Amino acid sequence: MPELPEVETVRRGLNRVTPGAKILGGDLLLDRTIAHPAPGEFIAALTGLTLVTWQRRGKYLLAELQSPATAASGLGKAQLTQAPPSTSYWVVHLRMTGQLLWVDQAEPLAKHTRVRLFFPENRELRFVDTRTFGQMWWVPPDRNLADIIPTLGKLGPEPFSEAFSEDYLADRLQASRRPIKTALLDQTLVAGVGNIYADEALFLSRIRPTTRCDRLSLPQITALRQAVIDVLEKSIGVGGTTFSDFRDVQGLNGNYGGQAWVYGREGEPCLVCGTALDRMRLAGRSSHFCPTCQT
DNA sequence: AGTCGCTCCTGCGTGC
DNA sequence: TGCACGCAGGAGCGAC
Repeated sequence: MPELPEVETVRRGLNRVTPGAKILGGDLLLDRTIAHPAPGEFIAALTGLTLVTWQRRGKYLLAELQSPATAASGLGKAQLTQAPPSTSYWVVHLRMTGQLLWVDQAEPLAKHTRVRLFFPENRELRFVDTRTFGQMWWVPPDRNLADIIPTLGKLGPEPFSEAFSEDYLADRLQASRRPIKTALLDQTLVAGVGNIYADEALFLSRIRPTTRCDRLSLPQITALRQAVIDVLEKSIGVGGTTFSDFRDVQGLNGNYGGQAWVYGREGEPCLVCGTALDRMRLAGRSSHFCPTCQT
């Protein structure tokens, strides 16, 4: 399931192949995928625009799009020369099962293909999403990203940024009585952590998922912050995990050589102390932990 | 305002 | 063999 490391891996893959590519057209196969504008307007809105670069914010992918140079067209010339540089954004959230694949247009369509965008030389960016939770937006040049995508505007700091400081984390956690596992999944606390890395980071910092945020000690908060950073960084470094069926833009699986410490290992021995790992339901999701190592 | 449970959806594994 | 069921989980939403 795409969390920050998988999304970052997709971003890097896209930036190797799509910059400078002009969108020639497309095909929308599932209207529900388009959150903005109206599904019927989506393909037309993107057609003719050029992909500049891909950015990431939390689990969101943001493609910067550029209109054709004013000199390139005789149409609406007067208007265009007055307009500010018209950068718009194509924003994609993979949710649970979304995949962006850079393929040849002759590639057979996967069953759950939702959106196709066509590029020169028979190339295609294809959005495949089994469970249809994935969404995409087009944000026109004169609109703010946060207005069109409110959740994007409410995201907490990036885990690798200075804003994700010990002071920030301590302040936020001390004001909350939620279980720490629940808080880690809250994208307004820190952007990009999902269920897998939340469990892994809690194991690495030896904290029980059920621990109330306001009862964490400062050393625990320090350890947790570092564990979040470490586990995400390590996974990015190896191109996303193989904990899931994640695929990069070339359709290849991640090559994470190691294994999860706790995620998906209920009943198996803790790799540190040998105790059988436990699993419980928290905030509607499975939480895996070692009853001995995590207190 | 903080917190929680429900819901969206499809495929897969399990048990009867 | 076939079927029902639980589970996977990101995040929007309504409820308390």
